Amino acid sequence: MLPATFNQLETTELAKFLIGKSLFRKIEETTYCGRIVETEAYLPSGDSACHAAAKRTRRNEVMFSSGGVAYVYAIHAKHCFNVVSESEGLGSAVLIRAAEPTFGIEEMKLNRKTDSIHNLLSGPGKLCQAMKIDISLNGMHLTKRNGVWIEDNGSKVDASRIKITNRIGVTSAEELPLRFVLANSEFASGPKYMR
DNA sequence: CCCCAGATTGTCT
DNA sequence: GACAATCTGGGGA
Repeated sequence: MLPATFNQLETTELAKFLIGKSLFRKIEETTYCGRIVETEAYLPSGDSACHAAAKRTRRNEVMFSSGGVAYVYAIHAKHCFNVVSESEGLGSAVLIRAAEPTFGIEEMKLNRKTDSIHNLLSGPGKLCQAMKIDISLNGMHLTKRNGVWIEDNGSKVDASRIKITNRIGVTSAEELPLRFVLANSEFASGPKYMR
C-alpha cells in the first residue's frame, strides 16, 4: 500500500508521485488494475480550472477533504476519477487520465466494448467505464483495499521520464503546464496528444 | 423548473 | 481534424 503520508504532498508533487503507481478497483469479485501513466493537477489556489475554485458545492465538497480520498464527478455523460490532495479545507485534486491495463483486462474489454488493449484506459472517461468507477465511490478512502485503492509496486519512476504538458480539454480557464505523462507511453490518452 | 456549460468520446470526412 | 451525442450539477427565475 501507499504510505499513510502520501496525501500530504503538494498537488503537483502528488500528480508526479502517482505516475507508475497501481490503481485497483474491486467490484463483485472482479479485480481491475492499471499502472497510472498520465495525471493532471488542479491546484487549491490561483487555478480557475479547478472545480473548487469558485466555492463549495455539493459536487466539489469532497475536494475539501484531507487528501487521500476519491473525487468522482460526471461530465459530458461520463465519469472522471481524481485523488484529493493536500490538507483539509483547501480544495484540490489530481485527475487520473490514463493507465496501462495490468489486471482484469478481459473484463475491461467487455465493459468498454472493444478488443484493443490501447483503448481501455487511455482517457479519464474510458478509465472509469473500463473499471466500473462511478459516483458511488465519491469520498472513499484510497488507502484501504476496499472498492478502490492505490498501491506502490516498488518500481520507482525517475522524474526524468515524466513529460510535462498543458492540461487537456480545459477551455474556459487559464491553461497551465500541469499534465504529467510517462514519456513515450503507448497507453497515454491520444494519439493526438503529446506523450 | 429551465437553461446551459463542460477536466469527453466516438464517428465521419 | 471537425463535430455531435450525451447528461449532471449549478445558477437563475
